[in-house]
Amino acid sequence: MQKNIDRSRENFIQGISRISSFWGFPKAMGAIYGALYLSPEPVTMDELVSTVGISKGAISTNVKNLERWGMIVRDFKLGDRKDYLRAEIDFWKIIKGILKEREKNEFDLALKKVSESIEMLNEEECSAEDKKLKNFYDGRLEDMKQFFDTLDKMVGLILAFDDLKSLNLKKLLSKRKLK
Amino acid sequence: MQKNIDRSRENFIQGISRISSFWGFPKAMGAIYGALYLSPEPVTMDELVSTVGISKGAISTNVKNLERWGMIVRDFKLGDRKDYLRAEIDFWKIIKGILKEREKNEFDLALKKVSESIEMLNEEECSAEDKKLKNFYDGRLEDMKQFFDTLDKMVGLILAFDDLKSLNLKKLLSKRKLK
DNA sequence: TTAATCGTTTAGATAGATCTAAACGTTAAG
DNA sequence: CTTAACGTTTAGATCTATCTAAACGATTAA
Repeated sequence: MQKNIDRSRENFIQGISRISSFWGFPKAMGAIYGALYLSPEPVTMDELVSTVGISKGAISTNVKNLERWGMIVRDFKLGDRKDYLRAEIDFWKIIKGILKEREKNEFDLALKKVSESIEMLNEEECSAEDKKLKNFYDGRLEDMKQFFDTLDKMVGLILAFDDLKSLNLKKLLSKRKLK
Repeated sequence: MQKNIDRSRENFIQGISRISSFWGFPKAMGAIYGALYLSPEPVTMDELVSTVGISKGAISTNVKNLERWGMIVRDFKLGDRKDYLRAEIDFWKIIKGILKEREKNEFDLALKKVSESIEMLNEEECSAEDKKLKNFYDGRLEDMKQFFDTLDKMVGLILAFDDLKSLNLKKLLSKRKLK
């Protein structure tokens, strides 16, 4: 019969897999992170193959991606060709990294695309009949541009903190009343 | 030759489609929202078929989902069986709705899953040799639980604002220095 | 040199999500 | 009652992401 400690572990890994899938990542990616998160010692890829139950190739790919998101770290040992993997356990640090690399780029790109559309709109004179529509487009596009711009600034501001934990909204907001 | 106003429109819709895809939604969903966002008048589904270039069935499905996310609104007219669609243009409102329905549920679920794992861990006595590992699991699981808990509170706090625009982080933070 | 052990890459298989086309149920008009 | 105009649902096609299995290159050991 299975031990509680193992059931607990599997339940946890299943949960992480679900979250991973929800956020648009492969389930296996979550499972790998979960397995590493509950390992007292660094883990090799071959161990993950048997633990997580997917092929070596898939492990390799997912590990590489997890590394890119700053969710795991790869350690090396001299005279040992194995890679030793361990989970990054500072979640705020992970969020920060993701905001910086993944979302930030997308925000920038979105912002750029809208700005670009605005420019296109103004490149050339248009007929009188289009004037009204053009103004409408212009208003909506500017609205969205401003939204992305604000979002961008917010992210930038959040990133300015060395430690996200210090961004304690609750404490912050209890002190002031905003209109 | 194509007018600038149309090129601008297409460029914009393409951009929104990209964002949509990036966040794990269908491209078509973004395209539909983009088309509605740049329409001065409410739009019918049949119009979307020709504008966006996908089948009526796909329009129907995507429109329903957009509606669920609070990104578009469906209007009805008496004595007219057509549905009139328009974009929700208050982005903060949209974010709030998504946080409330989609993410909130996921956070709760994640939190619950971790708590559940912790309970499992403590259900029964374990052998002395497992004691150390159990304590390790317990520590990590509690860490994660606390993280989700904080996240949950943050979301709750954000939702407490009637208008997200009033949550002006920049202004807020400039007034105080946090340790 | 040969064999074994790594992580990575790739070709093809598989699965899941999304699309199309068509059938459907409903409502209003003729 | 019949027909037309809607939005919705569904069966099957298609497309994309991910997986497996196998080949690969590199490194160490024998």
